[in-house]
Amino acid sequence: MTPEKATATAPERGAEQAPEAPGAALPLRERKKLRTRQALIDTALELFGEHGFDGVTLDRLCEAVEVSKRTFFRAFSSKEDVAMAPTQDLWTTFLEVLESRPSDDGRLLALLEGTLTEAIDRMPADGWAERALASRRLAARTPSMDAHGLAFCERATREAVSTVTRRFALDGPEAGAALRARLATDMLVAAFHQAMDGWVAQPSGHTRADLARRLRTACAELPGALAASVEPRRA
Amino acid sequence: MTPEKATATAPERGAEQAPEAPGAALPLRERKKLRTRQALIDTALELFGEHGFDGVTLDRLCEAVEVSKRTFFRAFSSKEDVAMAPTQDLWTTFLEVLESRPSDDGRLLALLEGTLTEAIDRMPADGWAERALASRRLAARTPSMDAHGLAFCERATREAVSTVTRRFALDGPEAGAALRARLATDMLVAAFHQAMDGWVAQPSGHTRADLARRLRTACAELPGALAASVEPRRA
DNA sequence: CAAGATTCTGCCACTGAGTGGCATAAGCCT
DNA sequence: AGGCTTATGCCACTCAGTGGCAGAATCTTG
Repeated sequence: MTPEKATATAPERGAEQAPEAPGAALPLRERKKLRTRQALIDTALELFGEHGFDGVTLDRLCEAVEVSKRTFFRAFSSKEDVAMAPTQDLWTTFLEVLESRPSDDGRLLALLEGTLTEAIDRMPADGWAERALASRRLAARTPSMDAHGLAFCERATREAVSTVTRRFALDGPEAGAALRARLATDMLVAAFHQAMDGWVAQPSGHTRADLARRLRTACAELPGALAASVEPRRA
Repeated sequence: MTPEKATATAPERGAEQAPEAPGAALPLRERKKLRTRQALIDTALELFGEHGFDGVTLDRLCEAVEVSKRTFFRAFSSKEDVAMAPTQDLWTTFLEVLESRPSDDGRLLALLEGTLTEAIDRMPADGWAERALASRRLAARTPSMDAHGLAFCERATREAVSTVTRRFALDGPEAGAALRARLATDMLVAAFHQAMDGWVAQPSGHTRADLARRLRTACAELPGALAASVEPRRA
């Protein structure tokens, strides 16, 4: 029994789970675990936002949630981890969607962009955007959080490439196929980061739909970025 | 007096420094510092390679180099830092070259690729390739090192974009110019990572020229990656 | 070359992240 | 309801990283 993938234990109990309330029909134990997890995330983002990431010790956070430090580390792998949870959820969902997506033909980047758009759409409507915003704002001024986020992104990228090459065949010479798949995924990630940066910087209107719109814009700029020319600036 | 940029203190003493021996004519104090720094890097890569990153404590490393832990942290900002020094040197040089490069017209990505190629060429001929290889092999099996490397890359990317937009004007609509510059730089970084991965994986012949060649190959695949099409694989 | 001003180094004590072990309590399965 | 499984709390521990201070090494100036 692997308690890691909480959602993966649900299928056993038939099709009673509503799409809008994931984990509503889980065993009590799992629900409690998820509740503590969510409480840790919310409280962490609140405290970190107020006193800064380094200004809050784990002891203080655990005391606020009334949980032992040992329990914290069973839910999260590091202090950075809890603060990056919103982004991690997004990429995890991205991989799930990519795995179960109907097999279209077409441009790989369009496929990836569509997959990420749907993942954004699947994020919980209540509060994900706010949590993601708080998390990213915090990461912008906390190097270790930024590093942690990039590392997770990297792992997700690797898995995505693995899934793509397993499920799809790329056109062109077989030799560079894996290389192209990887580069294309990196392009999506780069576009997403740009979208996120702009989204975080805007003063208001932080909705998921708006983030998806920015992702489309950034992806549309990719060909222009590849071909862009420069000329010396006359100062 | 800022002792951070060791090479920046040299210009005061005229043009006596040979291009092949950087820092050969520095004050004794600086030379000693550089020697300790290099000893720490070499010993660290050796010990980490043998016992793994987590298998070597800083106390052990410092004992081996006969230096106090306090001194270690004056030379490096973290345990990961010392092991990622070769990559850091490369990106630092990349930024220097980018800053002082003659203002060509042409494609931005070609400019960036040329700049990175020259930075690779400027790496010390004695041992850089070996150190870089050891460092990357280590990073591949040490998540915290990987994260640290990515974070440094990210900072370098930001600085590169800043330099590019300051020194050059991009064609196309002004609105998305910064966006395109950033995306183009990210593409270079993605290509470089691919080049590095392939270079590290090859069984022998780890020369700087070979790395540069792989960078060219990866960059050449970028348009293909952008346009690549997929079709479902019939299993 | 000597003496004074700088700056680096080593030592010590300390905070805080992260881990392992074990007793206990809570949820789970007949 | 009673045994089984699994999460939790508590304790002690290791190790990365920091601040302070005394002393040594290097640089500078007369």
